[in-house]
Amino acid sequence: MSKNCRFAVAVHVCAVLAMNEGKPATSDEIARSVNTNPVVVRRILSSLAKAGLVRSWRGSTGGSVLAREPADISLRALFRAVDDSEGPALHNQPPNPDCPVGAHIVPVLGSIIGRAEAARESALAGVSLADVLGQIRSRAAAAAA
Amino acid sequence: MSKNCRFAVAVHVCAVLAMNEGKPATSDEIARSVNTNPVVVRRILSSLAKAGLVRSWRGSTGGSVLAREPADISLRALFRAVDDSEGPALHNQPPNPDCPVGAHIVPVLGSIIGRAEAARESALAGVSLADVLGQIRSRAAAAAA
DNA sequence: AGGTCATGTAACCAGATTCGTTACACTGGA
DNA sequence: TCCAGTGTAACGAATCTGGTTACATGACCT
Repeated sequence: MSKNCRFAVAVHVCAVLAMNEGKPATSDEIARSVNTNPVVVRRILSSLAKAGLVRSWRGSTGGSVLAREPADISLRALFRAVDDSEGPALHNQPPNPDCPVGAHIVPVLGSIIGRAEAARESALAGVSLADVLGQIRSRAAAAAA
Repeated sequence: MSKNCRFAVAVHVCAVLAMNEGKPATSDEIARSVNTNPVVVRRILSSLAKAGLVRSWRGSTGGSVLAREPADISLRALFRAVDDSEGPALHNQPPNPDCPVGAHIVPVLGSIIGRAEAARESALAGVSLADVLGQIRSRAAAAAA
């Protein structure tokens, strides 16, 4: 249990919801596909709901569905919904202000890291959930042949 | 002590070495600028040395210097030297192969995440240690005025 | 030769974060 | 009313983080 796999789970969850085409899926069904605990799925769903990406209902006919079309959900939106601060961090102790480097490196590095994170998110912005579904479907078709 | 700040420390360390212009700097001097323990600095220096970015000497006149010109050291090289696997991870449990999503999502997501990481590293590749030094120097000059 | 200083690394610690699990309150429908 | 499902809190084990101590190794200097 080392690294953060919430993004992977979020994409997986949404892919399952998209496959369901409007029929509510329970956290238990989704958890079986992801191979994890239903509570883990519900935690992800809760984050996704706060971001307006899914809708859930309680009760015996409850479950979750996508709140938008798969083509209108970018992986960046999923990423932001579940991973609130990825990537390399800055100093956790402020550096020595008496050294010219220590006095000025933090804002410099901050902007560089910010641009790098933006580049990563742009790459994710170019991929939609519909794209992921398409790739999954074509792989499934290839495997069936 | 939450997130990984080795990259920030690595850039800071190299900036200090570059400021020293060939004169060996001891881990103790560098640690004072970074505001951390000398052993932490030596750990970073050890990774950087394995990547061929710095050279160190023992003994009473020992210390470390850059192995290349600052303009020839990209932040991507520093990043790769100290952060061997950043970013969002895939499933840590393999998903259910009986579900069409679970059966095919891993390679699909893997290639998407790979492209996103490549985009981030490309952004870092466009910045050299010399660029960082230039920004630090101009900020220092502005602060002195 | 001996002393001193600095590197290199192992070992250990506390704090934080991860996900999995249990537990339980709440809710909606049959 | 019962039941199936969500929502969330709480806890635990595994892992990773940087800080610290300790010590062997090596290089210079007198």
